[in-house]
Amino acid sequence: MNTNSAEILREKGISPSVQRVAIYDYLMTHFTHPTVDEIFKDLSPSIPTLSKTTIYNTLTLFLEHGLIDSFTTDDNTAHYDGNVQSHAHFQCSQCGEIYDIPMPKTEAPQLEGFEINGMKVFYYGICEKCRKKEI
Amino acid sequence: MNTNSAEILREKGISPSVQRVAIYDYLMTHFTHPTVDEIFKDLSPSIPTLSKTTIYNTLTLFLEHGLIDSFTTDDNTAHYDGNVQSHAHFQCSQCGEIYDIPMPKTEAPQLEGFEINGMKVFYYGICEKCRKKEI
DNA sequence: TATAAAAATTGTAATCGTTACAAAATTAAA
DNA sequence: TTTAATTTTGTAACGATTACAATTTTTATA
Repeated sequence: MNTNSAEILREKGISPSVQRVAIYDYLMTHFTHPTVDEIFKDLSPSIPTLSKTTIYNTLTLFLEHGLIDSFTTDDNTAHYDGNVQSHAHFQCSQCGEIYDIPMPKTEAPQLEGFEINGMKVFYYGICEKCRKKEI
Repeated sequence: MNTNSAEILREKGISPSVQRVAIYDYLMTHFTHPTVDEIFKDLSPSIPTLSKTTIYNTLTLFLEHGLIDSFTTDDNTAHYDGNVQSHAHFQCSQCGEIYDIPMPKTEAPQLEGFEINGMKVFYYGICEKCRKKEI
């Protein structure tokens, strides 16, 4: 458990409960774009009373404070990402794994009168592992 | 009803049933990124027996044949897009409306050993309409 | 420290989009 | 025309998420 996580939450005005710190810690050490289910499975052993509702509440709270990012894949599940630095994602169509990749440079879109606050870039294809299996 | 839609389906080896033609027609005349629910609501009056299962089946079939595209938004609903030309999307965080915008030019990502087959780009922000309301 | 108020967590039930599945209807083939 | 194959349909099941009220925990105040 990282003692620093509590401090970061406190700075954002979020009181650092055991659950919140655990979830924040988890996302700061598992850059695997976990789902709520995965977080629940991994944290349940150490916090037996943990409920999924708390995880949902907490993640929404973190999102509102910009502490984390999220995205939804085509199988209708939300994934959470402790890495809030600009980056893109690659999802393998075969194994489903999601990789972090550098955000490509793009010119700003010309949208007269629109205010742009964010951008999500997703690549699809076959990852190296799966391509090697194919041979 | 566009008589040409049936022909396009036939070319892809898809037998052009009333339902399929109607759904394909719908997507070729409504570039509003509709959900299954919206398609259902709009087509039900003219095809009273239409079921949502058929819409799901049909859209999956069209996707497999590359006739349409789809994407999932953060509210966990799939949107379908009859425009298969390369383009990006902008979603207004206020009203939720999804706009088509030109795909920005990007350099190909350097992913040694990966095969890239597609790319989805999503911008977020406030659309012109909503910005004018804010004043 | 005791007590009251506020905040956070929990479990259950409800919701919503989607999928599974088997029966019925339609279409194509023999 | 009869049979087989395809398509559609309705219902039920499923899985992720949200609503909500009851507990529990924390914080503030006396």
